Amino acid sequence: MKTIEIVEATGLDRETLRFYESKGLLTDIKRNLSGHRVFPENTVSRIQFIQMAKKAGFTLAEIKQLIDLQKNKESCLRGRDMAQEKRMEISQKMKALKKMDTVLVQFIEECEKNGPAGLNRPCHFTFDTKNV
Amino acid sequence: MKTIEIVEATGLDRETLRFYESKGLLTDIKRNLSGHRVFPENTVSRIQFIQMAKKAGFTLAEIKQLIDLQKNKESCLRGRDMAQEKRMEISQKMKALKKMDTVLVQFIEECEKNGPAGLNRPCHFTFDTKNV
DNA sequence: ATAAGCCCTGTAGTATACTACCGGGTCAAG
DNA sequence: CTTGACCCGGTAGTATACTACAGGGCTTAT
Repeated sequence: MKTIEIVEATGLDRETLRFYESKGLLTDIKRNLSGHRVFPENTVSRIQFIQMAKKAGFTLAEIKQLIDLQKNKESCLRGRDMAQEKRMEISQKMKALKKMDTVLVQFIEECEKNGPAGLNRPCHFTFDTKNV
Repeated sequence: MKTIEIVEATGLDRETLRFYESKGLLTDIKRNLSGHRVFPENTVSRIQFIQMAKKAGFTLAEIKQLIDLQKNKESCLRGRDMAQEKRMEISQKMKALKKMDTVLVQFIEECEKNGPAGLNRPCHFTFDTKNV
């Protein structure tokens, strides 16, 4: 696949694509006779994985660690252990998200306490951990 | 409260505390006669809120927006709308985390497929969105 | 064959979130 | 009254993740 095809399929910027290549997140990129990039077929789903992992709060370095697992450089044992660590991180992030949601729900309840008219008045709410 | 008390109670670095002050995340900080900072009592729980929100993937600018809601500058209406937007972002982040977890579970299953002996062999797994 | 549109490498700039250092002032125990 | 721990403001440096050129090369339709 050519650069423009990847760009159109993923919405990623051309420069970002090059940046990801330089960081080792996109692999097995060949060149045609004029030096233009030729991407393997799995590039689109690879990029979708990267975008998902980023949304989940993982850094590019962490994502690269996962991608590198498939390159036969690490044993399955170490890979599994890393995956288990990542799963624990995920459950920590989930907890933080749930707490944040609780605070926001309380804030919204406080806002709507006095009915529709109360919404035009200033907020009286403190964002701190007492509301978790 | 003095700087060192906040540092000891939260685990935050002294420089980071100053940085958060400069970004407007910590408010109502007074000074004693010698110019040393005197923090209000709610500072510790404020910082805990910031740490939680950061873990949940929010930027300092976004956290400041939430904190500013309580300063009577915004109406409750706009505050509530912003809180509802944040809640939607949270559910998006949750979805991404769940997808990531699914991929990791499949990876671990693949690793353990051949029993304990299989763990010493290289991984054969592709991190992409086909595994969601 | 020429112009538009795509591609190349390399370097530099931006935003976020710290982190470190400097030269000096303050405070509290011995 | 000194010494070590703490504090001040200001500036500069780091890491992450892009984003934007500059200066040139290829490609394809007219």
